[in-house]
Amino acid sequence: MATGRTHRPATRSRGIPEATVARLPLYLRALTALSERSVPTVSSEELAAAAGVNSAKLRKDFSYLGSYGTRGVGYDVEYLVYQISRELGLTQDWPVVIVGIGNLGAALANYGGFASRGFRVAALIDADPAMAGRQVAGIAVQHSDELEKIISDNGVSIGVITTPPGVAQQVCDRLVAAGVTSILNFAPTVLSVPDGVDVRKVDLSIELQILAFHEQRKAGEETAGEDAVAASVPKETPKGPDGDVPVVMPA
Amino acid sequence: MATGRTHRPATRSRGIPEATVARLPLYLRALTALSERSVPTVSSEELAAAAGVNSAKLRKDFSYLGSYGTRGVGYDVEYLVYQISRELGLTQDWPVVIVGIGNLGAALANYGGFASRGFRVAALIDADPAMAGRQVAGIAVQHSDELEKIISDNGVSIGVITTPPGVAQQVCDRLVAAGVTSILNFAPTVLSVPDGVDVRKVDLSIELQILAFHEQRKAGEETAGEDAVAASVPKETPKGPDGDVPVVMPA
DNA sequence: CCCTGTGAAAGTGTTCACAGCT
DNA sequence: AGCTGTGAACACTTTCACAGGG
Repeated sequence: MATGRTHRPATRSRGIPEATVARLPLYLRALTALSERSVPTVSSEELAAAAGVNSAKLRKDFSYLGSYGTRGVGYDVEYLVYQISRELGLTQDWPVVIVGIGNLGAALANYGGFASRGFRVAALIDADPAMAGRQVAGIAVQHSDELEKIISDNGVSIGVITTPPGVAQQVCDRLVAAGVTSILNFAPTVLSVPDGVDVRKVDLSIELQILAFHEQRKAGEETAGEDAVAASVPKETPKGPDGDVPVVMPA
Repeated sequence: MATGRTHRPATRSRGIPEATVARLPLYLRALTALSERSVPTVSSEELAAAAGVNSAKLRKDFSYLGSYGTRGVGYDVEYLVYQISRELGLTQDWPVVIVGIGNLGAALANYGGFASRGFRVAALIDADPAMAGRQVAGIAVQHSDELEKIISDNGVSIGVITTPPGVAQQVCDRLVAAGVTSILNFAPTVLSVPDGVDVRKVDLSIELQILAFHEQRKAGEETAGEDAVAASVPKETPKGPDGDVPVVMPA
């Protein structure tokens, strides 16, 4: 996804669509809640509602995993929890390192849904010597000099980057060189990685900007006129850096 | 998106595709960096590389906004920054409230990319009376009793939820009732909202689970055998809650 | 009769490749 | 000659609607 040319002849596998993979954790969460309430079976309709999707999509998604339901009845909750967990690779536990123990790194270290569900915070790493030794979420922060050793000693293959953007790429390079092949990046930077390494990005300000876009549309539709000022900006006659194009965005 | 029936006859507007909207902030960030380095123009190829997409996609995206480039030359950086900012609604500033000032809420309050780019943290709100009055990121935390008043006094239309999952829905309901129409939800819960309210979700554990899925695939391909145990689990002969289906996921 | 599983249709998004402007 | 803007082809995703097992 991130960088990759397709490489292997279609990545083998029963090819579960990416969109489906992205929803499996959602189903798993809903199923886990049902399981805790000792609900034995659930219909596609009910489960879909709990997961916030529609039932046709859910059934299609499950059809990629196999035929795990019973017609006329629904799905066995425990069995489905197991199947999805296995499909997602959560039957094994994944040691994870978090690099950059600022506010956000600390928040993640403390995040409960992290420690459960197959993930274990193997180490917290920070470049600030003053942080080293401090306890965060019951784990001692280690200095980044130790990064390579920590990765290989613990067999870590997943890294989380919560550093300032300026150092994210170099942290990423070190993680990858040490053997990490999956990265969750919270720094607002485009990371470049070699083939075979997956990067997922979480970007707070991008999410807000997308909301702002839709918010603006709503406002424009109601008043339907205020917006017209912007809309009537000459679409042709572009260019004009020689003058007064108002540049927004101070910093 | 979240709940919505389509409502208005195709949402009017020049209908910029959702996928394009999601990339505009990426382009904007890359362009802002170029602008800071006083680069006057940029080609689709260069900008695409900086934003981590391919150039055909970028050109297609920009074509939905209008014809802002010059053939044979490229795009004027300042002009494009302005056009994208306007399109995203960032030429106005958006007051935002953050509800739930734990680790994550504090991280967001301190997040720089938040305060710039048109967003202003209008208030931090927490249900814990002990938090009220404390300063976080230079802003005094207010008690949630004040929520409705804060929303209406500041004309807030965007809310960020960083509460524990158990209270997320009720916080959401109060935000919506008070006039918020866009919500960024960090709590691992499916929020239900009335039509016309947008919800975007950021879920840390889901991202990790998606990474684990791909990570598992990589491991399976290399060893190509270990994985076969799982793969040979009888696809037919499902069901069997009467016995030994190993249930993963302790709590 | 109920609810799953799935082909087929419809809708979105991405990539190609080149016409057309500067 | 170079680079944008865009139709047309392709790929992926969602939705529909119903066949078919329990």
